[in-house]
Amino acid sequence: MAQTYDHQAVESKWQSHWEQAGLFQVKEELTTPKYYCLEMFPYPSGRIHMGHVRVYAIGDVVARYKTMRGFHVLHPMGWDAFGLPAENAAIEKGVHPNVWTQENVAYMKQQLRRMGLSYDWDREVNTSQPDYYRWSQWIFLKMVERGLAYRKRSAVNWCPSCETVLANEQVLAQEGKDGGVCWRCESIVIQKELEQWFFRITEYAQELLDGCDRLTSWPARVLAMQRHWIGRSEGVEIDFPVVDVREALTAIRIFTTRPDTIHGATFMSLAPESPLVEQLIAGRPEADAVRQFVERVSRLDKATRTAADREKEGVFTGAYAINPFTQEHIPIWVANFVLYEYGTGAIMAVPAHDQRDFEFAKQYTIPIRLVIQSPEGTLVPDALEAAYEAQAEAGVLVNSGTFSGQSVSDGKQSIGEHVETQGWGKRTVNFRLRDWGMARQRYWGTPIPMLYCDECGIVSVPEDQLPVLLPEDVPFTGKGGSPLKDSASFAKVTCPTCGGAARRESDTMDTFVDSSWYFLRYCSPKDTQQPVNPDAVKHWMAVDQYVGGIEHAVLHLLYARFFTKVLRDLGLTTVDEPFVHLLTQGMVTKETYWCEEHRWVLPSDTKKVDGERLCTQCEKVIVTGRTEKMSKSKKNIASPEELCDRYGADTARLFSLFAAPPEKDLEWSDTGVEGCSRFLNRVWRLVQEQRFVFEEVQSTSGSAATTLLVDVHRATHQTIQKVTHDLDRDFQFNTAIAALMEFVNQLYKLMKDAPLEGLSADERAGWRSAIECLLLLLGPFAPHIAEELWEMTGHAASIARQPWPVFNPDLVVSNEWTIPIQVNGKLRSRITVQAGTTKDQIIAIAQGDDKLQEWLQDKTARKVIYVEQKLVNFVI
RNA sequence: GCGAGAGUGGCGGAAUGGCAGACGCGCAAGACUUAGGAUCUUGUGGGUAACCGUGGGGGUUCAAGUCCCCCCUCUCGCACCA
Repeated sequence: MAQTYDHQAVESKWQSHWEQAGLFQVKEELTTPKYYCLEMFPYPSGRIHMGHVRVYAIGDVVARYKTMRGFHVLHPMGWDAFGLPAENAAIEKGVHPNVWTQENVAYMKQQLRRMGLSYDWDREVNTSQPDYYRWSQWIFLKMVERGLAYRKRSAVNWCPSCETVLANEQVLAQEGKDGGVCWRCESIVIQKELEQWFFRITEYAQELLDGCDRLTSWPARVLAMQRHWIGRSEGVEIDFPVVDVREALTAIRIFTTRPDTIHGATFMSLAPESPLVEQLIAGRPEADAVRQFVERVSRLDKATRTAADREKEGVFTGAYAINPFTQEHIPIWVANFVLYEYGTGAIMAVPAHDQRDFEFAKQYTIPIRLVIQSPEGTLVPDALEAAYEAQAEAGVLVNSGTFSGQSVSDGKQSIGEHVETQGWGKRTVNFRLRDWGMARQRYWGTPIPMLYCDECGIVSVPEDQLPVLLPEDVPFTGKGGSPLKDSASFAKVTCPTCGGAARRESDTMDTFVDSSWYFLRYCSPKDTQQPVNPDAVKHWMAVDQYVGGIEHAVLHLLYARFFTKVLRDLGLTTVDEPFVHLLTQGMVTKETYWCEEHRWVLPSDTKKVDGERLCTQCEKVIVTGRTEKMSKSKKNIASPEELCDRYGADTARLFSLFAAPPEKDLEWSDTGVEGCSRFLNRVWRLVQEQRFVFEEVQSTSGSAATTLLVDVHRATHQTIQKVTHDLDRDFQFNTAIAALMEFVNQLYKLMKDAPLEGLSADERAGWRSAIECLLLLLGPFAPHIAEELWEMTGHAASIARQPWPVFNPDLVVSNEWTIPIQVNGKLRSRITVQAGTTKDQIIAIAQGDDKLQEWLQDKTARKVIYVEQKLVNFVI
């Protein structure tokens, strides 16, 4: 008998079987409930990695499980196929981005097939192909119509040497340089103002925030991150009149969440980018110094400038404003830490009660006035070492005119009201969330379907002219702006309005646009008339279970929510939120090895000598580094392909589900993989040894409920119960698989204790049902081996289409109970009684237990705690 | 600084307030073998023992890894948002 099964043969056999039978194609049905299971689609980078194995294994178990539970399951897959790496490949290797991408898609698709994933490939979506991106363009046009897409000037990272726009991720920090450098040429990156396209996501800020409260099946930390990202804060906008007015700037409006501290505002700060600065300094002696400061600050890239630990710096404008509450003249400064995009780009500075203002005031010797006294009343203005920012505590307003004596919260309220009644400003809400700058000066993305006409200005491409195709004749040099600018065939166009000469928009869309609605496209992927078929969307949406990496906690998941609301308002869907349940799986990590001579080294370049790990090249001792996310640079990669070759897809799947709970990081372990492989071989042999119970035989004896039968039944039904429970409750795959392992161990043990010869008909039936349940429960996790054994045991129809087994509560319970006996909460003994023994009987038996005499002695228990079938505790 | 999460054997990890350490890895002994890094069986938290054990200290409870309070450490995310 074969000791191990041939996973290669079995797996490829079933992969083609499933495919030929179209087993995983799904249609809208009305007879069974729908379930939409979705994993985040991959970027076709070339090869799948262990992170993919993990996320797709998780999704596949969910899809297969729900199918067996009687749902018709939509489980689609596609490609997030636009993006920078394709363009870099074009620059570096001269291969066209489309060719590179399509080759990668083909290769990775074959890799995914080898994993035995239950996708409906008929619904495959590829965002880089015109049949998809024309609808991204269509949606864009609708958003233009509704004012949800618009142009405005905005700063971008610009590499003067490459003459190109850089994404934030392409700007690298470098030691000793004040500001970031280009990832390719290491030139200092500057900020450049460009007209750009934006999505007005801020229009939905409040709804996106409110929606978080209803996403009760999302991980708390994802919701926390989204709430923080949206960042709602309530405050007051207040006008501070300018003294000695120039250039018609009569007042400066500030935003504050702490109106209660306004009597302590001893200066004011403007953002360096604010146009007010120039109006304010015109003709003043300070003008040059201010301009120099602004120039210096605005050269820095954003990440550097806004680093929290950056020193507070500023310059006095020479101008003064009037604090409307105190009538004092306070100096107006320009400060590096004030953000132009937030609030009004101007703040009142209250050094006593804001740490940033405090540091600034100390540096430039500006008065610090205490206007909130702590409950203890111990704060002394001149002795403050840090700002007193506490607001929740019962601080009291002081030095605040008629408002003195009020609590902080009363002060906020009454000062806010006073501002409004005096006409000095208004109470308002501010969000941290900014509009989404979605234009990229890149080739490999969805072209933005807009034109610039000298006569008509900005013109939309008419709907019937979509898609705006990406031109093929584009040189990839890595220089200049968008490569599309260099395509004559693309750029030149006639204006659809006036027929005159016009120029096409050469920017493309951020790839996050493509992935913001792909889950809707899966519902009707081949529709040529509209982006989505509203009926299909109505049937399938929302996604019942979404699975993906935590790295998308904010951007993708927020954008997808935004798009869903936009498309709802366009009448294309009726759901408010796209994803009901969200599972964010952890990273796949592995130990790293460090050789002081050869830096990071592959495990295969090390050897163990006398318990010490040495570098095979230089014999130096290897330091075992931290366990980190798998990465090429750290050389701690495990290859899915090698894994499938050596152990098979079932083992790969099983290990990635077993080694850790899905939401936690998974530490890769080669020996752990072997353990899973061993388990599958144990299953294989177990079924081989028991195959005869599936053969028709005459019954050899009566049908009494033998001990063996009871034990087999109990093990079976306990396992069904446990696995079902673990899957229903937050998909605890690791404990579900542990239960299956335990079940197999039990069956081996039972087999050993009771030889299989001479089984009664009932016992054979019991074994048969045990094996069947084992295979059914294993099916979602290790589908190939389950399918093969299912067939071998005489079943014609695919195991993937069988109903999930149901446990019988009567068979789960044991006929005897083992009850732990405690004295004062400490375990002292254990008794075994017949099931159904009453409380009083059990207590009596326990009291008579030999082992307990030492502890009970002659004392009477003060109290006896009895927990049904669980324990007895004597309190003495 | 703000937010989230986590600290349990040699390791990954289990435990609706009710037998701490399921399951797996590793390790040890044995079996089968010419041999095995295959497979099978048994054992495996610490301690000679009484006992002690879930980061530390308090508390609630008949009973705490689990609930409450304080503290420590680590990881991740955000980070000058007025």
